[in-house]
Amino acid sequence: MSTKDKILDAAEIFFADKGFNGTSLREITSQAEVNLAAVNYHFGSKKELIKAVMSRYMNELAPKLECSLQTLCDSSDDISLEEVFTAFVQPLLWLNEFKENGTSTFLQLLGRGYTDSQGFLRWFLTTQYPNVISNFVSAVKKAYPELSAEEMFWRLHFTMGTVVFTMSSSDALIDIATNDFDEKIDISAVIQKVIPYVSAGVGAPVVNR
Amino acid sequence: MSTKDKILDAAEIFFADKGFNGTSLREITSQAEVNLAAVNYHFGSKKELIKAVMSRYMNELAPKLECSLQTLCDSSDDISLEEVFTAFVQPLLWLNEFKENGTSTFLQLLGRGYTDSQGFLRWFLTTQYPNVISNFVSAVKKAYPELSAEEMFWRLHFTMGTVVFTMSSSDALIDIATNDFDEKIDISAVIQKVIPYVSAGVGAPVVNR
DNA sequence: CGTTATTTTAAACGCGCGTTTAAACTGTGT
DNA sequence: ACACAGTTTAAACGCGCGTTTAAAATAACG
Repeated sequence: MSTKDKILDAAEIFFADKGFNGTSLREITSQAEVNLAAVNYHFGSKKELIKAVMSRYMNELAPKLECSLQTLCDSSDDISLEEVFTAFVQPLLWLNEFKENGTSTFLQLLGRGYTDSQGFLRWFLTTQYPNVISNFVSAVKKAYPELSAEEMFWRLHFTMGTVVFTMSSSDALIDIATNDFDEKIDISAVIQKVIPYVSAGVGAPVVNR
Repeated sequence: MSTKDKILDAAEIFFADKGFNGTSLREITSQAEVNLAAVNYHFGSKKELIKAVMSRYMNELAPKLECSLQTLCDSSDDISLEEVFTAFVQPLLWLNEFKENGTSTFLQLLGRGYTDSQGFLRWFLTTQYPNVISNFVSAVKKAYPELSAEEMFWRLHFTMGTVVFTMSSSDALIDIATNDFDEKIDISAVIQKVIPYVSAGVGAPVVNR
């Protein structure tokens, strides 16, 4: 396995667990059993390493996600919000085939990226993968046409918050839930639980003002 | 104004804006125009300063919040989830009387505390202010008795995520929204927008499994 | 006033960080 | 065997961090 891949594999674990700012290159390189300077040799800087970690997942996910949303939009003239959010499930769970614990790791990374480092990841996603976002907005618009652009903006951010926050601490939450309620919970179960929540949230009646 | 208060006032602004880890004591003390060593003299450590900043708000908020939820629970046998979440509005907005931009600052601090520093704030809130949480859970249970304890656990965490994530980046979001849609948006307007969302989310029908 | 106690101050400490350097090592083609 | 590009290595650099120190300034009080 190449040094580059060893670094990426070690980095994503630490980044997901402790955030980008909270992880040092020394932690990463000693876990990966490579020299400290290898990061700057192969990636140029820590910031570029972060981008590379995110890109590896996004390049897997983005086409599948675009396709899934597109297929849903083309399938019928009458789609529900539940269907829109359910369209995320299969592409996300496929990340578990791509890498062990891929789904959970990616969602945690997403959460870290949004709260660490002053919204740099928001820029990264919107500029590097705009099709995912536009396909998603189209699907929501088709499922709930009465929603104004402004309400849509806010509710999608609320949804982002729900998902990203939940996932960035999903390990801790799953621990608590598994102890307190004797039901087997994994990342897939959490996704199944969050879909009715965000569907109802986005689909909430528009208030008169 | 005492040195302690000058430090607290400067610290909360930076903490809310850039997170706890992202703010240095040198930034705080030079903004507050006090000596660097004053933080450790008056508070003991940076961690204790963080607690002091949070406590100043929580000590204002907690009794009002408990009272508001209690009053709602006692008012009727049939309360709605919208009413439960609306019970937060007045106490939260009162923080604007307590300090300029108090509401916004506090909610951003809450968001920072949940994502920075490995859930230390979760411990802080649950151990220092347990009554707020238990009153809230009681109110939700009364408004939606069919919700199992486990679903309640998850949906309350989803709600926490929605609120905390939104608020921790509310300044940026309000900027975007104000530019893109010509409607006057402030923290109070964001709170009004989030209530239907979280009410519908928590109130989503329970799925059979 | 004089003597404590409290607060403020400038300077330094030790540490871990991301990054850079230059030498050593590795493999490949001729 | 040689030269050379690519890679790995140990060591160091400069910086900013939270914290500590000890002296100076200020306040409190009999």
